Amino acid sequence: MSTESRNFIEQMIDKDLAEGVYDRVHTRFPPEPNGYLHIGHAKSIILNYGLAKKYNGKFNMRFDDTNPTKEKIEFVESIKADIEWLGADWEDRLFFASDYFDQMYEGAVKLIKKGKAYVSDLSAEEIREYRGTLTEAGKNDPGRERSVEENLALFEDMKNGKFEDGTKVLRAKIDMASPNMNMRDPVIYRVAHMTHHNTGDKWCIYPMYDFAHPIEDAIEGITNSICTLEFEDHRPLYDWVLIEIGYKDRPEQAPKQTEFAKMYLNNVVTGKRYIKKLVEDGIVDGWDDPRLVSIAALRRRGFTPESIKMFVELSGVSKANSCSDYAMLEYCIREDLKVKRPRVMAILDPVKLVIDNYPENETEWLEVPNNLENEELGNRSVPFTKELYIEREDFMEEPVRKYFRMFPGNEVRLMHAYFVTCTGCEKDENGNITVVHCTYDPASKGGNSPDGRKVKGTIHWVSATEALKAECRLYENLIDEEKGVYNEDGSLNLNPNSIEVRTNCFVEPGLKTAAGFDKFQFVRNGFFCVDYKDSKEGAPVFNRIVSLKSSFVLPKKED
RNA sequence: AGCGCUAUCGCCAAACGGUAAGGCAACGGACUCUGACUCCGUCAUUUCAAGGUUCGAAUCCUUGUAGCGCUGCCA
Repeated sequence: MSTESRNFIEQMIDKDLAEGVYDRVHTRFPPEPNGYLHIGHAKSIILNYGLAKKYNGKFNMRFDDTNPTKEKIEFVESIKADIEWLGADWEDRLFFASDYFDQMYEGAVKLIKKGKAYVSDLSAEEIREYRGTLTEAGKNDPGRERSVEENLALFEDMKNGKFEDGTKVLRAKIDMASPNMNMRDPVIYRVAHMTHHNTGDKWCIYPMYDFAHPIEDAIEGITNSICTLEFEDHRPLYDWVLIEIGYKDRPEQAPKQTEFAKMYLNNVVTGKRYIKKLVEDGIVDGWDDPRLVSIAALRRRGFTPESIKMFVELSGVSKANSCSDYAMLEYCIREDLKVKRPRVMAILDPVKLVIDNYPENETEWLEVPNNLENEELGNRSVPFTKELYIEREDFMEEPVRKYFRMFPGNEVRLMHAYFVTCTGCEKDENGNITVVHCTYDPASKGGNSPDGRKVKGTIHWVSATEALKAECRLYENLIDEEKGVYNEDGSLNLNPNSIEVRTNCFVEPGLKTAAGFDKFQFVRNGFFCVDYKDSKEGAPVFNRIVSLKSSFVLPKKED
């Protein structure tokens, strides 16, 4: 990655800093606690946190909890855990928008006193009608002409619970004819008699996002309020609120809103409503199903925080709507794990290999290196026996050109074990290969022959008598990027082969106990991963499972 | 339709008026205790289109075209 090139936000900050627009960088990540975090949030977190680090500034964590009808305290903890796992450190700056309700209320009063806000009696439907359309101007709310005194009294009555939900709102007085719908006297406070997870029953009026967010940023001293593209049209309102309340004088001052394009992935369901429906319809296990891209799903699948960070950085930041390839995400996890984690053996499509000249009933525990590229990872013991399992694709009775794995007469290396020479195979009545036979060279123990003899192929294996039998789930991506998740008539339009269960897979027995692993999975292009939930290190890996899109292996219950 | 944003290789993405970076993917070849990894090589005479300005344009202007967003008392 080119280190010189800076994204448009960094360029803007460089310029602002040089011109003295602000003299420090302070960012924030402000999720609403109404769901689980996904790869898109990771982009925002990494962007915001990364900017703070890069400019030696600060990064705040803030829950944007201004709408108690949608938020749940449960999500607060899961979101915090995901962000910590990703490695973004908010230090002691964990905030809640609801902590600022008093200041927001004062801000609203100030607006009323300036004649810049008024109480409306219109119903939600009427407000919609009065707003006009994209091409026609709206018309003024009758409440628009109320006196400051009357508005003040009414707003206080709103606060004191004298009105039912939906009967009164506070609107900013801007311009009902603005071509920007957001400026057509936006509602800034609504009545909602509801218990808030943080403030309890203290309030029965709650500020709207467009009013609350700029105030939150200003209170916390945020310099750069970074959000996604759909808020572009809200920026004039963001600045209006800050200027009218007196937090700044001109739009170009901090806090300053900047928008970037969301993260999308080709062939992956990213829409929250779709995921919700997929979970409800039982198509996926839940919000952490490995075919999804929630932070929890990625973690379960063996992705590391570093790999996600690498992916976000490789993907870049711009204002152009785009869709990254899943292949890039996979590249990042392979890149991160390949020298960092042990490489272990597993057989997903087994065929028995019998070493005819190896003693019966003997088990040799071979010391094998965990990772040839990383000595610090040490060794592990793997049982070697007369009967093994090898991958079905590693044997061909009649080899094609340039095939250099097992075929009659050919010598190959059983990885980290012995040289073996294939002597033939057995087949059932249908012609399917059931057993492959070979002889081994006792002098080649460890995987090298003392006479310097070379072999062209090396294959992985697992003891047929000692291995742990596992169930393997192979996952494909869920959707066809052209067709979408659901058809127009509401019927599902997913890849029907998105999951394949294999019950006849084998893994090294040591994996069962090592580090408490209890689930095994494979990541495309080569890497075998083990899910141990909250790991930041990532899982052991296995290469040369090239043909698998991705998979997930669970040991049989009986084992 | 009104406003706003965007358009550079299959996918991301640099380039900020000086003659199209880089990554992923793909494809050749070398190497290899996994055909992986690594390494070496190939991969946009052209930047949505058409005009214009300029010695010089992906960059500036004009006019189109396409995509995305906006008419919640959601964020």
